[in-house]
Amino acid sequence: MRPASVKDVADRAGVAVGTVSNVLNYPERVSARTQEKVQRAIEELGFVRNDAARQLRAGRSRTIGMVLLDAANPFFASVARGAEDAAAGAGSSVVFASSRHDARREARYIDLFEEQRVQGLLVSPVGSIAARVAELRSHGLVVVLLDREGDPQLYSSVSVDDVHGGYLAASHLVETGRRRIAFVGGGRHLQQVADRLRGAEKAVAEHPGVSLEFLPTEELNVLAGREVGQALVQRSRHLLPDGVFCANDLLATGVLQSVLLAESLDVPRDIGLVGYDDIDFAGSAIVPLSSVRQPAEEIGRTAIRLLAQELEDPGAPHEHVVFKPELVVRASTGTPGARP
Amino acid sequence: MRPASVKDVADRAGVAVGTVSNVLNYPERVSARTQEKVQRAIEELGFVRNDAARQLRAGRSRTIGMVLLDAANPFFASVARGAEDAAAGAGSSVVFASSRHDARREARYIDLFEEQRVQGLLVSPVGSIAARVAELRSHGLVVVLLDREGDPQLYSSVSVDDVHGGYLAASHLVETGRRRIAFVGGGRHLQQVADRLRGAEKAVAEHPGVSLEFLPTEELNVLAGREVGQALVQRSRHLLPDGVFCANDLLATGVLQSVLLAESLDVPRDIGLVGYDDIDFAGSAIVPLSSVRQPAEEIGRTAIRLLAQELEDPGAPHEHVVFKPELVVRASTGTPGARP
DNA sequence: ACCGTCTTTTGAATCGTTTCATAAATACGT
DNA sequence: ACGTATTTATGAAACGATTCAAAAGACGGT
Repeated sequence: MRPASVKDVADRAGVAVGTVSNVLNYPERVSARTQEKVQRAIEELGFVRNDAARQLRAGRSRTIGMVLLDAANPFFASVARGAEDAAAGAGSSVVFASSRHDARREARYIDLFEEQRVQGLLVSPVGSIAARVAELRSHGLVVVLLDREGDPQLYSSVSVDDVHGGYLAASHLVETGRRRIAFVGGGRHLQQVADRLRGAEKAVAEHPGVSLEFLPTEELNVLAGREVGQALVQRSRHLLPDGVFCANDLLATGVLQSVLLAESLDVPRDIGLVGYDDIDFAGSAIVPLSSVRQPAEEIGRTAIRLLAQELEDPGAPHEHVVFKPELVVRASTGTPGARP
Repeated sequence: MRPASVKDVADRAGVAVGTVSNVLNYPERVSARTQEKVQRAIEELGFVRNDAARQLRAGRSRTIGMVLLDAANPFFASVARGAEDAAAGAGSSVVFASSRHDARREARYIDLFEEQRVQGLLVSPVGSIAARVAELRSHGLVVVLLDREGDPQLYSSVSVDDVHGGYLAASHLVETGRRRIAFVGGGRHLQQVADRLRGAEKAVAEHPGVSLEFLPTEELNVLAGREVGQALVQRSRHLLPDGVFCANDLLATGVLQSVLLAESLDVPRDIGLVGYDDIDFAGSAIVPLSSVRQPAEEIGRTAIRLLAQELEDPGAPHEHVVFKPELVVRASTGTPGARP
């Protein structure tokens, strides 16, 4: 049975379709008596507005689309929560999709959201999507990039200084006496990874005698970290890094698990470990993780704010908000100078 | 500038609108020459289909809506991932929204999805939404409930035997010598909480001399666990529980943090701790957490399968899949008999 | 009863896509 | 060259909500 339409409601209430629409959208224009009749008809028929029809007429939807890198990473869950709260305050809804670091999945969801004519799009992009964003913009869609700074001509963005974050992490490892640093993270094509690595390289360059090694992974989750960790612990002692910096806390958690499983090795004694994001679990890891904190919820809230600004005044110049990350020191790196 | 429509494409390509539509939907019906003309026009104009119009015509969208209890809980992220994979295999997209254990937010998102005429709805409900589901069903919307068994007349569901899970957890605590058990979890109005508690009660009842105490929390996250933990450690020793079972791993993680911060207390020596869900972080907690494992991704996949089944054959009887949870023993409960 | 003002209601037109009956074009057999 | 079969292309109608100019109704004043 086809769902009821305004026409059905109008017939049953004995009024015109325009009146039903007015009851729904401008009740103050309709007499109390008529409103009541219409309301009753709506309830009797179980009428639910058809959003597709509304949207078609309005030319635009009331939802905001958000494409996240990885919904399974609590960091992004926090960003999403911040965005959701801010949007709810402004009367919009946010729907999410997770690209899982896969450019094709990302493209699919961006297409989907564009076809849905969402109000705007928040994207934490997998690779370079400058071209795609330019296209979206030329179609009139407002896009805010998350966790990625870029062409100020094209879009607004909210990001965190990843180079600085990488620098903080690696510097800290060096300062706690580490000399052979390893950076664990997905490929260099991921900008977050590339930037954090760049920051680490910079820190290492400032200290002669300190080496930096890059250990790429397929994915950026706990399992991938565990695999890297297993490979590490099988190395002969003189090839083993004494400091490991992971591109996120999931990887760090996995590395930690593997290293501790190797009975002869200890964190922070033999390996100092730093993660990234400072998710809730970092502080309660088997050895509490030092980590680089990003203001996740604030990133989400800010992104919605920038989006709202651009929707209101499409001509306004794009804004780029860059947050500073912050190093949180915990047991996984020991205390400076505490090593022999 | 208004986005290009099929009409615009048709004009530019010098064909009829129906032909453009055919190029998009039934290319085999269109000659190669015409296809080429149309494709060129599409590219030149940057034409993107308007999903609202398609949907309006089709009467139904191509996406599946999913309302989760808490996107920040890695367990639900895994369920979502399973669902997404299964749906992608069937050519549908899944969009998510997080109710965060708030019935009003849940209602808002369900309304939104209903107005969007989604293909179907997956919901892990906050409270009892039997009435709302009945209404949705009567409007012809297919609903599958997650993590909740219920009226077999109304809907299909995928759940895990939470009573059994609670029983497993509490039994294990008792078997490792605990006598004063505390159950930590949000209010009894949350069915998962109520069921797990019921299972625990059953286990305790089988062992005379063992007591069970219920410690409700506002939320079900790490912070809430930390707060309960802080309250616990301030108790005088004879009122302190020696076994704590948490309704999920987030709570358990928080409790663990607080207990370990109290220098005089140790897990598992003074308190045995069991969580629920066995998220990736449970195994790498400061003291690896014993936990009750649920097959998260499989729950998501199964839900999509049931949904697809019902869409295909609306008359088919509703199916209720119930998975069995599984206890994973780790250090946080020590080994049986290892205590004085 | 009539006029002017203000409130309420009406319903055709519109948004962009798909469908489908019909028309046009093309190919094929004799 | 002609008729028939087959392949392509056409364009009006439909989906359901909103808009808005115009009509209808209500009311007070004379």
